[in-house]
Amino acid sequence: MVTLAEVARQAGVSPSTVSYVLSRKRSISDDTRRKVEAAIEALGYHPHAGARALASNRSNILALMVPLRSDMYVPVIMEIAMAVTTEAREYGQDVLLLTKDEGTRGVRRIAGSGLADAMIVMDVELDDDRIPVLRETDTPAVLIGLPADPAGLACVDLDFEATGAACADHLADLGHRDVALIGEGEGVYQRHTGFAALTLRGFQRRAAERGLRAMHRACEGTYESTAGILSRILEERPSTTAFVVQNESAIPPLLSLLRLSGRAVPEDTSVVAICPDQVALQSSPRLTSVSIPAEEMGRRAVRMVMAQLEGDRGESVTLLPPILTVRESSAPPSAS
Amino acid sequence: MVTLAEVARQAGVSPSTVSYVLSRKRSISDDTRRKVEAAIEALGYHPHAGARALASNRSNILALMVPLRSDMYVPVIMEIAMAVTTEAREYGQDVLLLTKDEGTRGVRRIAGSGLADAMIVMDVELDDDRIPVLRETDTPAVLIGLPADPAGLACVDLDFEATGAACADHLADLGHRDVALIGEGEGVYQRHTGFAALTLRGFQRRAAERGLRAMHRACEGTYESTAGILSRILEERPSTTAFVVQNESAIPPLLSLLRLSGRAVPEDTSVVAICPDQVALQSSPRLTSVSIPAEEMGRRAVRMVMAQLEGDRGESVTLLPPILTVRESSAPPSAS
DNA sequence: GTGAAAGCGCTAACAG
DNA sequence: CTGTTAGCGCTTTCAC
Repeated sequence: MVTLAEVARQAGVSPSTVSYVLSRKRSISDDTRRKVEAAIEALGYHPHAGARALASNRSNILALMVPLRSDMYVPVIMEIAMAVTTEAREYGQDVLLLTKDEGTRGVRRIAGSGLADAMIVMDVELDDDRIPVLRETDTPAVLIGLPADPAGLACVDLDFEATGAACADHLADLGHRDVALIGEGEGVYQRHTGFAALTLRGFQRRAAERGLRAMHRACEGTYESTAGILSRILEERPSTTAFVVQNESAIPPLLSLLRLSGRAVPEDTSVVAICPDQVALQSSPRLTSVSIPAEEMGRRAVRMVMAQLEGDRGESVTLLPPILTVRESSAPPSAS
Repeated sequence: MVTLAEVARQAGVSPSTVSYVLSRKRSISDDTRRKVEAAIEALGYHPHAGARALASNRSNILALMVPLRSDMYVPVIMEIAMAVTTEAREYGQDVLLLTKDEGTRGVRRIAGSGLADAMIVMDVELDDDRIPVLRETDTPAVLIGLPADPAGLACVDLDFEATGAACADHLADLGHRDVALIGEGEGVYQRHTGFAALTLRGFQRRAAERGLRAMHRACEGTYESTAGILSRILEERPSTTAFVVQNESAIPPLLSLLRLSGRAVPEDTSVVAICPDQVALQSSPRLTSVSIPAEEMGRRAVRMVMAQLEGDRGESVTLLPPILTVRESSAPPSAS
């Protein structure tokens, strides 16, 4: 372990000087700066994280709490986590991975130990028990997701209500009259995760406003459940000409089933997905979709949390506007 | 911030006593232990991570280096990461998330700063440039994956060569004669990631030994590429009656295409996948598969790294034996 | 523009 | 079984 003191000796300056060239908190002559930097380079010096945390009361670590096993689509979680990690490095911060199952104890542990300077919390439930703990703590925090009562907290999320509405609008614009939303699994609605319910509400309201007849069915995403739901929908309302899919796992089965039943997409049936762009682009045909801005949410969360570390009050709700991209899976309903 | 000193005062004992009840490094009378624990509880004390790291030279953090964007299947990466995190907590360790793109600089930074006690490295390439750095460092490390030269390092991985062989065996046992391996994308083979090449080798050798005619095609996993590869295989060798799929993304398209072309699985065509159990179980029909033991690898990696922190030499290669589970997608070839 | 020195909160000898 | 105390390596006044 090479220490700051050794660097100082090697450079022929005092320890505090070395500290200051590192922190840029006071001006240093070009000459000494160079000497110090040379010494750092030569010795391969890296400041001891613990010592720094102790003296400065800043760990330069952000805690990220992710779902251990959730109904959320795994690639989205991963993309958010990677975006958070990448963006955090831009601020010189590292990321500590916590699992949601540590729950409030995890939050208390982090806040109490100074292990992290701030927290980013994913997979937020409407009435999440971590929220009160976060509120009473003075550790800056940002939620990715929207709880029932966001008062006193900072949140980022896709505007799912607007997302549902955008899907209804697009299909109404194309001239569809009977549409169906294939949603997330039952569990997602029951666990009171906000996004699924919000999407549904936005979809139904806008559908009503636009004079569409809208159905909704929860879907677990397996081949079997998708098949069952599809056939039930088509039985109950054979005039259905368009589907909105929210559960990413249901996309491959749905496309496969439509093909099998001889319904061409988009000629006979339109499909609009709510999914990451990558999924929409990998499917065949490429899907018209509202993209889940996973990377954007991750980056924003970091920026928001860093702003709080700079003194920002940290009470804000950022809802990212949905972006619907028209691709090959949606078209006007066939004249038949 | 409540400190150990405050706890000591509240409990009417000396700071070191508090420290020792926490570390259990010397025996404490039941009476004092109770008083201390009560004080800790009452004050909501959590040891300061930085201070502890500085004084003990142990951060209680494990660094986990994950691929930022890889050709690896995302859910597998995620499952490993979650298993590592969960198992680490069993040892009182937290997990720091690093991205592979930090490369050797990342490794040096962590080793030099004492931020983590040890490293777990994923997405290892055959000739990974992080390996020499890991070797010269005295930071314990475990690779998840198998490099060309594992000398002096600890590694865990699925035994992919045996995996390829197991697939060939299963199909040979069923009586198939013409089989094809639908592999990973070109990039995976070119980046010199070991697992794809090993699987192929194991498959080809065993196929030859068992008198099978084996084909192999790389596959990007999109619907189009899968369609192209499938039709080329069936054109070049129409007698092909079984497929082994290594690229998880190719599974849904493959099943969909087989259905479309009227080939029933498993009556006309057998499919064996190399994928997490969950994927095999979600497909229809449920797939005969060799499971990717993501959780097992993550847990093992943690145990191995912890053993090194206890003094283990840390030179070992653990190859987990493949487990092939027969489900509904494989059967003897039709008599035709 | 630079140095000296006092902690930050904890661990681990050493002493009893 | 318990207490005293000297650091761990860094940041940050205070002083020049």
